[in-house]
Amino acid sequence: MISKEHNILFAAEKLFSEKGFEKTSTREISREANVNISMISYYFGSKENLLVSLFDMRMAESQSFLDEILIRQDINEWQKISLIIDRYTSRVRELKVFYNILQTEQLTNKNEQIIKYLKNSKLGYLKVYEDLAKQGFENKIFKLRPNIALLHATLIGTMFYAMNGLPMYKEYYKKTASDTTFDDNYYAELNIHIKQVLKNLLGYEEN
Amino acid sequence: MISKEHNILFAAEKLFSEKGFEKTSTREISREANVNISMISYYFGSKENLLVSLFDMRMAESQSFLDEILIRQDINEWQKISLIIDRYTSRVRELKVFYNILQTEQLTNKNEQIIKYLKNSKLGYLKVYEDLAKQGFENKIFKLRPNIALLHATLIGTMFYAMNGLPMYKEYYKKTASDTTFDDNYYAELNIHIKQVLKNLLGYEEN
Amino acid sequence: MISKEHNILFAAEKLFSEKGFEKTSTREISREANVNISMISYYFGSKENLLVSLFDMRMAESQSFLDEILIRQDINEWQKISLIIDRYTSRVRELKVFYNILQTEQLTNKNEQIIKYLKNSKLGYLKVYEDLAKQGFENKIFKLRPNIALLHATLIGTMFYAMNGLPMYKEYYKKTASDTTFDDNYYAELNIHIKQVLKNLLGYEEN
Amino acid sequence: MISKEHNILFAAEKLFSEKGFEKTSTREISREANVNISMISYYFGSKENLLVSLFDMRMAESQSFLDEILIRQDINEWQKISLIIDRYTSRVRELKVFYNILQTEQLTNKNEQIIKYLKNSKLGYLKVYEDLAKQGFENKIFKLRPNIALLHATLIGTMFYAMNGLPMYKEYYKKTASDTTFDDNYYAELNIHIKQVLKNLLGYEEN
DNA sequence: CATGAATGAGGGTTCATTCAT
DNA sequence: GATGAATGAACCCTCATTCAT
Repeated sequence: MISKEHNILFAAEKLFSEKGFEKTSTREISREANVNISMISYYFGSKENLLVSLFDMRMAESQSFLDEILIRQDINEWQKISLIIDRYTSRVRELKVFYNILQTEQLTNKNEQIIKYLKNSKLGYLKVYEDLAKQGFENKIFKLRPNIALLHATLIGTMFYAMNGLPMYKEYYKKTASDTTFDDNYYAELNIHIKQVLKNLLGYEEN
Repeated sequence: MISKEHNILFAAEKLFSEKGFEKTSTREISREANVNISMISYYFGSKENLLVSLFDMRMAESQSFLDEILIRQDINEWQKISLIIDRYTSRVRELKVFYNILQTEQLTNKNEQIIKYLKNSKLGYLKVYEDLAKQGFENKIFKLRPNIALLHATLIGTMFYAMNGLPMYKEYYKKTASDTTFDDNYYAELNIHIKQVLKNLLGYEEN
Repeated sequence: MISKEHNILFAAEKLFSEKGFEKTSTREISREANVNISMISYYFGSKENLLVSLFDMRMAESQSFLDEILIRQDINEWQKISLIIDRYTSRVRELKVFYNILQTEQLTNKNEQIIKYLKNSKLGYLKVYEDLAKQGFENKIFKLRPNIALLHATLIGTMFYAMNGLPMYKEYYKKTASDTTFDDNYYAELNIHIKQVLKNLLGYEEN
Repeated sequence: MISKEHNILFAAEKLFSEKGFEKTSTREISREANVNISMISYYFGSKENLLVSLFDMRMAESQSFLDEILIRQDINEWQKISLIIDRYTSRVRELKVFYNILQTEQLTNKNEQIIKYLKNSKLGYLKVYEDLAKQGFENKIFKLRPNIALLHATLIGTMFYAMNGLPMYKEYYKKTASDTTFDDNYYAELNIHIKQVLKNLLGYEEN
């Protein structure tokens, strides 16, 4: 049996994503999670802190996967970048709901803890790209040395914007929301697209 | 003297951008706009409709500029795309406050009217890119025929993500918030970056 | 027609006296005052501030009466003290409900504004007694120079304790709560008693 | 090791005195007493009953001391009254915290048990004073037969009002809260003052 | 046409207490 | 006997909106 604490967390994630943090009431969360309303304060202290706890959980999950890739000796810099994109794409797709919240918070939230998470996450990625781009350039794999901040903006921006646009896209092509084959193709194309853009920016040419 | 109606509209735009739609109360708007609180319902019917009115105003402003560019006969397809990017970049920078709201609404809002605006806007751009890409390809200016939806995602996604990231970026480089020279350079670099990415995607080569 | 603002104030005074500030809910006040619950925040900002507003009103009322007595030239120091006791006794009896709140707040409240009121009120009385005692002594009306703080403690303490004890006293003598003749006698005796105690302390002898 | 039951009782006494009964939550009490929150209901049944238990303890302590004085044959009526004042003053000072609660409850509480305690206590004192005043008058020690209820009001009222006023008094004279020498003098003066007032009321003259 | 007093619903949170373990 | 997770009621307050003037 899943604990009440987790029920609340998942119910909140769902509702925050659907309606936004402010529009979601603690009463709705408690209803969705099938717990008494006062359990939210009991476990998390406040609605605000429930959001932070959600970030705690999700950000902790994604903590390690960068390092795992970086330490590998069996693949070159481009393969590492390629792997990061693969992992990030699938993670974003899998946790669409959470990343929707993350984007909203990035735009409006003033919560210190969350800002810290977002900042650390971003700086972590920038550092990784910086190192890989530099090494790849030194190893003659990459011919160009692009602005890393803008490269990152393009990578993340494309992914998020494409993800957000999918429902409208499906509606436009009259696909049902549950058509996962369409989604599979869409994300596959997106993945290839992003890699192509990055290849161009880094001056990487497949042999 | 600017009308009370406009005062409310501009006050709302500012506050919605700073705090989000939900967190902004009609009381605050009325205070910021120096009008009585009931004026909001009086002029706009509801807080919800005030947001729609804001979109009415801003979207109407940006309606025409695409057409102006498209009908020009003196420039080629790349130059047209280049011009669109220039205009859009400067508009987004100028109306940062509004586009912050737009992004948030894109993520959470269920307001039909606003969804319609966003959809129309997006489809309009897609149509334009589609036509320009096709013509450019036929005219041998572009060598490639990329997925337009993803090209647009990259264009808009990069621009928004880069725009949102600017404050953090400035903080990182210990620049003051009012340092507009830094901003000028940043947006200039962004502009070049986006154009480079599009050149690559379209297979455009400067002679 | 009495204003809603005043209705709330009087309802609050009654309930705070009967049940204490904490035990009185804003719902009860609104019910007693026949106004919507949100009017309390509307007019007074908060429940806390409603209490302060009550003190504002009552303390403002009692501001002046000391001065009126002091400036009189037609009566001597003892007569002035005697008059102060008369006025204060009748005021405390009349505003029994408010002075009940005042005593409670004196014991527990941490509200700055109220503490300030109580302090100022007390210091005002001490100053008056000090001056009258000194002048009366110089004018050979009083033979003794007692500790003024303790004299005040006896005066106020006796009055409040006697006032608080009246219901139990009446119950003990099997009087109905509405028997005002009993009250009249009680307060008359109390008045004489207090004056006698003060005469003794000041060394005043009626000729 | 002191029992958890006592820990709760003492923690409650402290907090009730500082913040009032209503403003003190069971959570705070449990935290202060270092016990689980449910222990309060477990041991005392309810928060209300915890207060009653506190009165049980403190009132039981003060039960006997009156009798001890009364049965003494070696001292006269005035000396007995004098002794009662001494004992009561030192007890009130020692249990300042409890007597603060007692005063507050006297003003607001509707708890039957507590009302009974207060009534019994008061009637006990009145009976004692009545007897001593009568005997002393018959024995020609006292020349006057004052209203005993008002005499008691003056005695208790002065003591409580003076006690409550001490912190403000010290602040006024810029003494630190921990200056016990000041307190010693203050209570000594208070003791003498009360005795003087009673001497006057009873018509007692030291030989 | 414009106002501001007034509304009722709902917000997040805290409360004393209970009950399965 | 002792625990702490869990409860539901009630708390004060703010909200967007209305309506008599």
